[in-house]
Amino acid sequence: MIRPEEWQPADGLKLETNAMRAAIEQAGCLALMAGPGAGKTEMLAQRADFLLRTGTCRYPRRILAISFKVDASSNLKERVQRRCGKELASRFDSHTFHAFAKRIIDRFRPILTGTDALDPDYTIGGHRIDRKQITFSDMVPLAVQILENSEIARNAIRMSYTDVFLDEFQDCLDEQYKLIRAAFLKTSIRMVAVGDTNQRIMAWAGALEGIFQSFAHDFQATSLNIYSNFRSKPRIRRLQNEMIKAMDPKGAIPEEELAGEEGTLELRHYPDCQSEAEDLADRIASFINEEKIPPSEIAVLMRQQPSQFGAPLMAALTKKGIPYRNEHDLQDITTQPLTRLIIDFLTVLHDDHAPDAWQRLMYVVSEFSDPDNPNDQSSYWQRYIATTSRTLKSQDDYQTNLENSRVFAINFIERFGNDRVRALSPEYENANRISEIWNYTWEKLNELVAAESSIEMALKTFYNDQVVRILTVHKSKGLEFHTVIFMGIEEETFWSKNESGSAENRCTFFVGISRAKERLILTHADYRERPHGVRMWSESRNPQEEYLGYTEGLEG
DNA sequence: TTGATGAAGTTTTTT
DNA sequence: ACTTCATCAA
Repeated sequence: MIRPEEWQPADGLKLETNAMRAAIEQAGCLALMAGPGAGKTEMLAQRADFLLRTGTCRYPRRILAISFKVDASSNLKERVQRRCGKELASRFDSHTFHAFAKRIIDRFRPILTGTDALDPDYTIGGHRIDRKQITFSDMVPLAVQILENSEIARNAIRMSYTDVFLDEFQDCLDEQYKLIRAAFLKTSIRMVAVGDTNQRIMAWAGALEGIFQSFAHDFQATSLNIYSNFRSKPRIRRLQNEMIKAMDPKGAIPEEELAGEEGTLELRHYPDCQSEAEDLADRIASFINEEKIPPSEIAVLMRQQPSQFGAPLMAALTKKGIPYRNEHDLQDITTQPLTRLIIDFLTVLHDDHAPDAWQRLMYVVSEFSDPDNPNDQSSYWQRYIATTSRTLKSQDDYQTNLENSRVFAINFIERFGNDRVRALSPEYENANRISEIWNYTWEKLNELVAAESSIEMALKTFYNDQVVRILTVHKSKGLEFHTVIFMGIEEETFWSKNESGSAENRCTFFVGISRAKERLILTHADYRERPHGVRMWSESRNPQEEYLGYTEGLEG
């Protein structure tokens, strides 16, 4: 334990003045505005280190961090563990809004009465069933209701935490803010909200306007700004800065601070989407093969519908054998413990040299093994796998016919036992969820087997993230890449119905261009294929002229 | 059957 | 801005 005055940022990192100030604030609430690449996650991790290491968050009380997405929430948890170690980080709870709401519902469920009453084994599904099932959109309002009606519930939450972190706060929805208020308003809990109003791209889904001002008012928070950007090279930053001038003039940075010729910025114009696709595929191939950029550091962004707007590019990439992933096709089950168990089991059956899969599999199998049961020791499981593998390989079509493997996987899971499957994750209390994940896993395997030459190859690519990522701008929020190709920036793809829609479009464009670290390529085409044939789009309209007009060094 | 007209959707996360 | 779907009139 050290005194607050003695604290220095963990791992020898330096924080700029306002980030440092935010990290060591002990008195009140903060609203921290920080642009792209300012190191918001790092600041929060350092603050967690400060609070825990100095005892400002006094044992046994904890820190709560609330994010929107699972991966954002686990990234933050991971970063905190890296900065202050697992021991202290065990008092850092990182949840999504939904996970936080579900914990409140599960803990104080009896408080819900009348039409909202729920059975203990309630499930979450596509529609509401009285007492039995709620939907995702019911979760936050039900938690709000519990907190508003029960002092016991409110106090239990408030006693647990000294500090609360709110990430990507500019996209906080109405209901979510109600939950924050119901839980923490008029308490001594220190709240820190972090975000960037220039990246507010969820207003159409109900993200509140002026949320930072409301927060600053409701929680009497001090407002701070961070202006640095450690992500993008100067050429790309100058484009971002030009947009900031239009969106929020006070946030713009003097030009002399953005001098330098590092980074690449290109605007490319094509007659049609076919030549666009061919050229981009060529260039992506050369980034990967000649420049040795890892495929996962290259992203193709578009405003909407990657499976439609990205179709010609994906076809061209396939033709060149460049691995890619359309993030919109994918049900993300790769982190599911049940999925990992199945994939690891099949991997050791098909591949004799898969030490990682073998180790993970043995770990899971032995974790809850019964020491008194001779059929439940690692030696038993090793023999079982060896025998199963031999039997599988004695079948002629085992390399391509997934059905054989499926039969053995079912047998394995039966031996492994339902209880142990259920123990793999809290979600698996719900039997429907288990069969849902089981089905998704086989669906995805089937797809991969169809695309690859063998089951062994399909298993190898199951977790493969060494791929070019194709995604919407919305999905890219919070991510960064060496090379970003922002495809199809024609005015026609940035439709909007009203004035606030165009403001949000500007934010969407800003999020897109601020994902790039080293190279940003913007493309537009005169003709773009749509489902019902080729359509001509006006050549007279200049893409996003408003922002690009100034950029002298643009080619193409 | 065809064309004309108008409304709704497009961008997302979540145990 | 453009697609898709429903509805109605010819």
